[in-house]
Amino acid sequence: MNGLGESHSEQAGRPPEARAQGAEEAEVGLAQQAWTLLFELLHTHMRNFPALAAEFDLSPVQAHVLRQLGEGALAMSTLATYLSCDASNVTGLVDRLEARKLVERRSSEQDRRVKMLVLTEAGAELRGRLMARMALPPPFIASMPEEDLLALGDIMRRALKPQ
Amino acid sequence: MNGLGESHSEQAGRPPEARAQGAEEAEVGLAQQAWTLLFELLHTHMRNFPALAAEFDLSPVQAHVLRQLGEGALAMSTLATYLSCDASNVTGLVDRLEARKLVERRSSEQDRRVKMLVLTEAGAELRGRLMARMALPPPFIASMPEEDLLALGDIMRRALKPQ
DNA sequence: CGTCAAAGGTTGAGGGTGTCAATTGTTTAT
DNA sequence: ATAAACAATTGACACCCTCAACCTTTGACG
Repeated sequence: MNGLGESHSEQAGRPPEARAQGAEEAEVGLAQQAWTLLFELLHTHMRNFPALAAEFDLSPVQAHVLRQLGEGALAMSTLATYLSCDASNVTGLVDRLEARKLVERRSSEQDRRVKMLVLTEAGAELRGRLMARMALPPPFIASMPEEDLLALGDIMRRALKPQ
Repeated sequence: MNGLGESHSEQAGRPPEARAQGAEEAEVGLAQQAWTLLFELLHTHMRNFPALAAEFDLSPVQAHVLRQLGEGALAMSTLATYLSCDASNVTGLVDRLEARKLVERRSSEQDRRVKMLVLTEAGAELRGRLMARMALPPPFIASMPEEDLLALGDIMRRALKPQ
């Protein structure tokens, strides 16, 4: 349907594990294959993230910000790092969220340069609903057989552990 | 590290498959767990897609457009559907790509309302390099053991097949 | 055949997202 | 005490995105 995932998955199928000596090269192929498939699915799904955010009258980025503002307060520069964007961008972002009373700036005691971000009552409540909504698995996950779900969960946990 | 994935994976671990009668409810839990982990990893990785696109002097969306313009020509409205955005947005998008001689509008013979998009020589060349770059698996994939890669590939292929 | 609704694409207004360069205020090192 | 580094902001500029309005072409129907 798109060009890359198709041709690869059709033509290559799965490299025969018969020749086990070239483990290095085979691994690269496997990784690329798995990654291309994952990427495909991911991009397909991420396409409706804006719509999901819109359910809460949020832009995608605003949803992302609320997501990061989990527990404690966060410095604006820290948020910029998390979003991997310029600090000047965060200013406007927070301006709009603060205008909607979802977030508060409060100056830090220790360092009067930094401003800490905290969720308001309304912000925390909205974040709760947002997170619950995001946790709803999309169809391609929801319709997986149980064993695949278990395997997928295990693999992902392993991938998260070291890094 | 983020709030959701952590608490769930730590506290719940994995629901015991001992009580097998409540298969419905258990499945929901598993799906949500796997999805949350996947979502975590995904969003973490997608964060540097803009940087990847920038390696080719493209915005993220422009990269996405080039990606869709794989083989044949595409009507603008079709592209809008693929991008799940408004048609008027595509106009500007294509304007900028056309200004850079990566894409051409050409009126359809059958229906003079529609304009078909085709890659120029330069556009196809750039797309080739872009696709190759995108296929490079990120660290969290590249460092997976072979068996996980195989399992992941199989699961993803199954997930893509029906839908 | 003439009319009219529907579809493809464009335009203009308006707002969010993002970068860079320059500025202000604060901290830290020398 | 002075200079360098840092946090946040501002202004200029470009891109992404939606909506409503518009124009042209098409296809259907009386």
